[in-house]
Amino acid sequence: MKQQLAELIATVLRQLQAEGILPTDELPAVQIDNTKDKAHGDLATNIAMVLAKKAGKPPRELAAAILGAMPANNLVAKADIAGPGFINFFIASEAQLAVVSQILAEADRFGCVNAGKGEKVQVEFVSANPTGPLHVGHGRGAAIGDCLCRLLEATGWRVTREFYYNDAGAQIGNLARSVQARALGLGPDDHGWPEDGYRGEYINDVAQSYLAGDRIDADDQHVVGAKDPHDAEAIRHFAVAYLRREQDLDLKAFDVCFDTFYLESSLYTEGKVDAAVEQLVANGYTYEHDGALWLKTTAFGDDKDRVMRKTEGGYTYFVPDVAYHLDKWQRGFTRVINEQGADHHSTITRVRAGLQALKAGIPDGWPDYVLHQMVTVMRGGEEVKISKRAGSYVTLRDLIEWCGRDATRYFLVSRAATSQLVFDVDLAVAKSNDNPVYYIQYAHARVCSVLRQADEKQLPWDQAQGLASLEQLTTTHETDLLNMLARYPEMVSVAARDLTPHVIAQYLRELAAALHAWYNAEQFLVEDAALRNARLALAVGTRQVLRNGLGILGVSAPESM
RNA sequence: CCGCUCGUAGCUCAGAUGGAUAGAGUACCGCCCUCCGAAGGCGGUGGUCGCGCGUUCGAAUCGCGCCGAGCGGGCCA
Repeated sequence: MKQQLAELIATVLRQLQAEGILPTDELPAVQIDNTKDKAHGDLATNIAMVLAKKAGKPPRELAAAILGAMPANNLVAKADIAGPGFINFFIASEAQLAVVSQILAEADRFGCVNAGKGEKVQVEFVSANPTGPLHVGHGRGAAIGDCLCRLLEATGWRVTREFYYNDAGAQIGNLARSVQARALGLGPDDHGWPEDGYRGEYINDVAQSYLAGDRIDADDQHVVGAKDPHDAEAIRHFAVAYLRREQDLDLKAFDVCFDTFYLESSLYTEGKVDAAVEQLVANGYTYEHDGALWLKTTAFGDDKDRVMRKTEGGYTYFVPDVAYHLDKWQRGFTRVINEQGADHHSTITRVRAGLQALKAGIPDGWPDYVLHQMVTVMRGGEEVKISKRAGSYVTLRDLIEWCGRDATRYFLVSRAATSQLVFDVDLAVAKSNDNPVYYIQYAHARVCSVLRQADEKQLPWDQAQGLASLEQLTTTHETDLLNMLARYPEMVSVAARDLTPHVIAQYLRELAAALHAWYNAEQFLVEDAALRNARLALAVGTRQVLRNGLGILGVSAPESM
């Protein structure tokens, strides 16, 4: 609707140019806003104020000229000039009502667009090291990353979900030593416990499983415990597989699936790290200093150069990252989005610098990043501390068990990623009106319930009659709801473009509120069949949009609760 | 010391491209079920948008400078 109106106005502006009322410079894009105050109509534009200076006319005079040149159309019922020069449009009710039949016709596809044109995009998220269960921070990454994928899919992209895990670094050695110590009967405070070892009780679970000779089937690997507490290599393999399986179970409980699990170790075994390093050396962006090999990241905006190969010979962590991202590029992903915790933001400059130094034709600024800030968990009015090393921390699975998958997903995705998040367990657990998840789901269930009642009361729901009688929808609650429904496609497009899934969560809360308010004000199941079916058409359309939006969030839309 | 993110109602947070009287939830105080699910609705109290300067018709939004918080800045990841 906005777009149609913007095009209409653009046509008028071109006509005014032809008439010499406007200069023939390039015209700015016509901005159409939703109004906050109903007295200002449904939509408004500031175009007269924007162009006033160029036209050499007062904004209100220019606005009058624009309105005077508006051709007849079936979109706008009335237009006013207001305030300093806004043009306020009152949308014709036929145009407003049309959204209902559009929703019912498009159903699950309502809100989808083809902005991505079927192009490939890879989203990498979670990417937790296999050294422990997923914690709340990973959960936020999982919720945001998965919703980004769903948004991109809804807007015409072909999405690949990828999980990268570090199975080759120092942390894995630490994990293996910790499990071995447990297998040898040591505790975290005993003599001989590895320095900085993982102290969590789950380490003991891994050790006991290893000693019992359990078979582990993880997403991408299968290992049997060798039982020998002195075989460090066997323990390492077993521990990685065990914790990978734990993470698989966490993700499954969260309803997050990946297309690819990418092992850091494969970058080494396939020579991709060495190849990347050789290319960087050949391109002249490296130098030896103090026995280490350095990358001139300062050539690409970093504030200091970074060590690539340590004095003792191993690579620093960002080197395999660079090789990994080169591999992504070579797999044909011209668009890549990495969702990570903001505590890793310093790697962005290094990875991008390394990729530029490779001279592989990768555009500057590739790949994209979405960084989420920390999560604080509150329970019983107190902060639950998260400390992996100390062993006591809230896992994602704890949260899912406490609050349910739907509430956990909703809470973790409902705030802007750039904001720190306070996860209130008591609120998420509440099956009450305090809880926004239940509030939205209840709106959906309520419409389902009304339809069940319609059957029982022999007041049948007739879609064709409903769509033919939409002009019966005249109350302010109904026009509010119609306006909200018409905005949904724009919400999806904006959320996908800006990579901000929380926009959908906020929108759904408002949509649910509009439905509840209407429900309380009007009876749907009335004797008058035309009115009843018109209202049911709007209710069913609202249910569809609630369902579509919840689908973007990965939250279920129950028929009863 | 430097970089990134943030600072909006008592609390948790929205406010895309600068727009009209800054919003929602929660908390607190009142109302509304002989009626489709009260897991709901309606109304009220509550604000120097951290502070200052600037840009302009107009700034919570953009720029600069402070103040405060979180996270980074290591041959840790």
